[in-house]
Amino acid sequence: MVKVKKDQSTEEKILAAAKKVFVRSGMTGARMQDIADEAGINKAMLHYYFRNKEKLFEVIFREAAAKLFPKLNLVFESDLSLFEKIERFTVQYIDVILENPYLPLFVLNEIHRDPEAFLTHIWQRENMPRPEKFLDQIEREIKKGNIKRISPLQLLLNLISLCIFPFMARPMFQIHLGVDDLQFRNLMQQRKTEVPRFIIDAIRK
Amino acid sequence: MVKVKKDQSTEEKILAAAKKVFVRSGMTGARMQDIADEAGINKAMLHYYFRNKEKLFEVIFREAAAKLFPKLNLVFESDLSLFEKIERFTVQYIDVILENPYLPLFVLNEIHRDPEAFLTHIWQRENMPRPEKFLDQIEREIKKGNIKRISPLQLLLNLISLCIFPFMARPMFQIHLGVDDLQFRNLMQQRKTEVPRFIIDAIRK
DNA sequence: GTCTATAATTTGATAGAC
DNA sequence: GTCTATCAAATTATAGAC
Repeated sequence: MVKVKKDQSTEEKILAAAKKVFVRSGMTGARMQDIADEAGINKAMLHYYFRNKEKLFEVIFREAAAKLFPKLNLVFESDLSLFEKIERFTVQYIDVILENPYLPLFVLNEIHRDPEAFLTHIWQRENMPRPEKFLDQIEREIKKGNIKRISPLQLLLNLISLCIFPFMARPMFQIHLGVDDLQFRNLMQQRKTEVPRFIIDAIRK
Repeated sequence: MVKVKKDQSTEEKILAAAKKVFVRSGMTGARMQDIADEAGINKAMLHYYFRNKEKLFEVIFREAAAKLFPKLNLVFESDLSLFEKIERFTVQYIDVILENPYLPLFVLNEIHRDPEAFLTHIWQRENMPRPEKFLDQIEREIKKGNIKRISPLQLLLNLISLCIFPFMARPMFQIHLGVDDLQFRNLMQQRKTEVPRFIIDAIRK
């Protein structure tokens, strides 16, 4: 399947094709030939522009990992109230993933496959989640008696789980519950308000 | 790395080794040589017992997918109260996954990589989750006024997300929060009571 | 059933013409 | 920069002795 936008440079065509193929098939499952076909160019060009498969993969993976986290720190480290942070986090995260629904599974899978590579030359300090301020804020709200006692870490886990997991399990839902693409999107849109409500109901006194 | 239990038959040794290697590296990343090494036998034996890589993979994947779902229907279709079902589901699910922490990522990833194979010759009717009764029960409890209004499907999504996702994101938590293996296990043990409490607090009127 | 040796195939990578 | 043709390495699969 070849879809080429004529105004794209060759390098851009390669990157777009590589992203598509790597995200679908993973580093080990992706074939250089598939990427070349998808980009509508020759296989040799991939090596001309990116030297080898690993280098090309690193570019794609770094970009993917960066996209999965970046805006979150803006929310985590802002001066919003706890409830407002929960709401904004949910909306922003679900919106990001709606545009890249297969990114979470791809990224988590590649981290699992090769955690060393992730640590040594993929991960950037700036992108690392820094949830400390958020965790402290939860602790303070508990001490002030504004919300129920709960382990801040568990609450953070809950928040992230509720936002991301449905996207990773998408194929299963579509199979078992007969949910089509449009219905799935609607479900996720609905979650942007459902999840914060659910969490706040759970912790409010 | 070769660990061999002497009382295992060759076939059992192969299956145990294949499970380990496939779950770690995925279908495309796993090498027949790795599996042979892990089993402490010769590569040719793999083909003698299972003909080819694909057949061997299917056996492993089928078993893995079955393990990820089976007991759930016992809970879903039982006559317990809604709150009891939520509690039992959580405990049983987390216990199963604690013994096979990498199964969810493996299974969801392989389904995503090749959904056709999953549908055509992996999936068994008996293992399919049948959440209808559970969804109906939620609907009834809402109508009776026992719990808050919530989309039954969203509630089911929440329940499953809260149980499974932390295992899939495990490498990230370990990296970012400096959580070691023991601490992670303790967190998940804690979740067996935290998650039902969280959910029930969220939906109770 | 189990092994060694080897064939067959796939696939990443390069050489060299244009 | 781009292509065709080809190589080299990795990996699945089989043949055949024991």
